[in-house]
Amino acid sequence: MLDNVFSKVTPRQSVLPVNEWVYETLCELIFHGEFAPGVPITLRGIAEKLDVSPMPVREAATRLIAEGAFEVSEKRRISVSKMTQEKFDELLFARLSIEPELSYLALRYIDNERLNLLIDIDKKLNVAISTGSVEDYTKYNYQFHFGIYEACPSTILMPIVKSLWLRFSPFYRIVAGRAGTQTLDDYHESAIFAISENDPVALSSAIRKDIHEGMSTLKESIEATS
Amino acid sequence: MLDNVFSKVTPRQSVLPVNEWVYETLCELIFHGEFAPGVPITLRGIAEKLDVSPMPVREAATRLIAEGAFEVSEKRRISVSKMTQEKFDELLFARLSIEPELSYLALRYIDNERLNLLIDIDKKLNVAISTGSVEDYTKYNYQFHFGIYEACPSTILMPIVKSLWLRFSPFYRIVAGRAGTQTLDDYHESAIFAISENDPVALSSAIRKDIHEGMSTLKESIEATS
DNA sequence: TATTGAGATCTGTGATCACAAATTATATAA
DNA sequence: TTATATAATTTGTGATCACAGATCTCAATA
Repeated sequence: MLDNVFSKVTPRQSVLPVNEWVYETLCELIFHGEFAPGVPITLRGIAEKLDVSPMPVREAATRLIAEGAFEVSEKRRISVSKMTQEKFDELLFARLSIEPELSYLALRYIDNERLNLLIDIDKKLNVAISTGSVEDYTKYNYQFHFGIYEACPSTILMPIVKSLWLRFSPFYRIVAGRAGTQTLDDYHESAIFAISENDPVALSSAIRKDIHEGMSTLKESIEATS
Repeated sequence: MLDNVFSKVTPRQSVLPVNEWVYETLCELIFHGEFAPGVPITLRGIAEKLDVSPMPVREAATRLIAEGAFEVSEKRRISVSKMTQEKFDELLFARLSIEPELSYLALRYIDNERLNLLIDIDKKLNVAISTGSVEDYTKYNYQFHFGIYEACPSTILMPIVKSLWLRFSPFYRIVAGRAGTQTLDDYHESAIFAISENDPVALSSAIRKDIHEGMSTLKESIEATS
């Protein structure tokens, strides 16, 4: 974990409970691959970095463990979950089972404003790929997918999908550090076109292909990290 | 919540952390429908009933909230999650997406010992249905399904399925209290036959039909409870 | 009887302390 | 230098206290 990782966290809104803010902050750090899988994390360490007491960190960590983002070793050490081939296959299956359907359900809630937002995000994403910025790539790829999903008022599928993303996102950094961002390709334009055409079948198909594409990039580099 | 609910909890194994024991105990109580959805639960109340300090109850509750079994109202009151039509549809979709596949994957790990165990559970289940025991029905129905699933060494799909069951199980009691257990039918015999024939496609098909059957029984009674 | 409002109580959240187990650091011996 | 034993520190877990906001109680009022 880099020392300056915590310098860019967004300040806490006073209306938000501390544990909630810690949770969301840790989620962002995980999504951006700031924690190396398997490297121990300490409650007091996080608390000190975020300038809060250990208590809300404990609650946030308990949540993240329940969601599979963190794992606890046999000696009670906490870390971002490592990846295995078996986990990867299950993640891919779960993503393919849920996310295309979720995008299908979400389409009718996507208005023009959101469509333009997605177009804007995709532009930034392409810039990130061409400039080789892994950090921006993971950020905007997340924003693109969840920009679609979150349009749907889902209370079951959305949290599940988020928990899936929490588990594989840390590995984009590792993969990109090895292969760069040049190999990253996506079906976002197909998705955007499907949305503009109001075609839910085409949208879910684009999402399905995008998942296949993105995960196959990850798949090749799993063995080395586990 | 009945006062004597906590009288039948299994004593804590000294090797198990307290919070873990509390979590598992609460899971069992939820699965058996001992908590009425929407009725407030208090951390100190649970702690007192289980004769532990509030701290491990807090951690267990945090986990259950993360898994969707508990929900927190806008006034910060904790209760077993209520059901809505939207949630039900998402649950059904998620179950159909994952459980048949999980049973498919599990089949190759099911040996004769486990098969006999499943046969034994199904017998008890049929007794429970004919005698009208909702408590035994929910218990053995859970044991049957997870007796299959848990054979598969899954670390992603299994926790997801468990979280799905935590959300709809509380409603079996309500439904059965209205319609009795006589209307409950299942495809467990088909599943058992498929296992004995080592036919994964037939097994996943039986599980799929069983989910449809069980959930359609629940579906009719959702509106009244939300 | 019905309504109101002030006081008491209860609730989740956060802070802090205690403790055993694990880890790390340090010193001693070969 | 290397290996080993021991002391110091750090870790997650659990207990306890503090506190603000929500909830409840119940007498006073109309």
